[in-house]
Amino acid sequence: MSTRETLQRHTIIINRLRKSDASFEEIADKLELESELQGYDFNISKRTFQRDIENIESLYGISIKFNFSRNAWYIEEVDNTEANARLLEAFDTFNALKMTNRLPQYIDYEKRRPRGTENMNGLLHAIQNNLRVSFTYQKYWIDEKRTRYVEPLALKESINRWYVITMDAEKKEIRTFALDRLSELEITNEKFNRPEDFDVNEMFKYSFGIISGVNFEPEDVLLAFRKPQAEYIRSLKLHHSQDVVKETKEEILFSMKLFITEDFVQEIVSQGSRVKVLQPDSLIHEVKRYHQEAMDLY
DNA sequence: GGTCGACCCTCTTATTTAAT
DNA sequence: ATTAAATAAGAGGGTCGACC
Repeated sequence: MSTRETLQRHTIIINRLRKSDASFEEIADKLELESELQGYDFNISKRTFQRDIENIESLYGISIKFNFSRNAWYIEEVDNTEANARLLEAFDTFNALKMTNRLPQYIDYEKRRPRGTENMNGLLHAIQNNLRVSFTYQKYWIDEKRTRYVEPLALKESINRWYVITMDAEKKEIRTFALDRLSELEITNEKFNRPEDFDVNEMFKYSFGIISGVNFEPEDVLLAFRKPQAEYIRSLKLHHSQDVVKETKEEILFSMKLFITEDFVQEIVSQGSRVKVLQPDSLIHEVKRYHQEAMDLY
């Protein structure tokens, strides 16, 4: 039994249970069906299934439980589902690629810049064990490399980029670094004390992107999106505080509370005429200024 | 050396049966 | 009719041998 088969089996089981609760029989049926479809043998015994459940729990952090009254297995919901979804997504992609590597000419990969994810393992290890790290960092607007010596606290993803949130050992300030501009990562043996009040979710609660607003106050924003773009925004939220206030035939009114940072303004501007800012005035002026400057070019 | 299935016993929960 | 006990069904989990 190859690792690949096992991993794929895990995904099949998880996806099956994502769809609906199922008894062991039903899961076995699904695995049999997938075996035929994919040309592998996913059929397993009850004992192996149990071991799979344990493995899925430890690998993905998804706990699968059994409900006696309904005679069904189900996924127990946990709060940090984003992380799990991401992991599963990664495994899905991985599996999809594995499946199709016999016919690569049918897939046109997006040429992506390296995302610096190769440093993730090391950083995660350092974060978990409170170990100081050093690395060289390339600022992207100037051609300058500097060696940084910091205490890593958390990883954060924002708009397809990964960042590490750190505490500057000397200045005692929070600093964020993009993983794709970070190299020569070294993990030291020096332990540091993790600030007890640090909570990455709390820190970025009102942030649009990676800029955490230590010097800002969050503002209530009201946006009117035209349909059909509004539907897109509804399904792919701009910010997690986003709520639908009102919906009409032509548009949807969204409210959200966040720091109005440059990247957020840029996002609104890039939506062009599909969105109208209703609140606050500062954002309205800012967006108007951008569009006016663009108009002045012609 | 790790994975899987067979076997076996225990544990949990639901349902049925018996006793009050 | 209510409660307690027996039974059934299926998970939980340890061990061992077969197989890569």
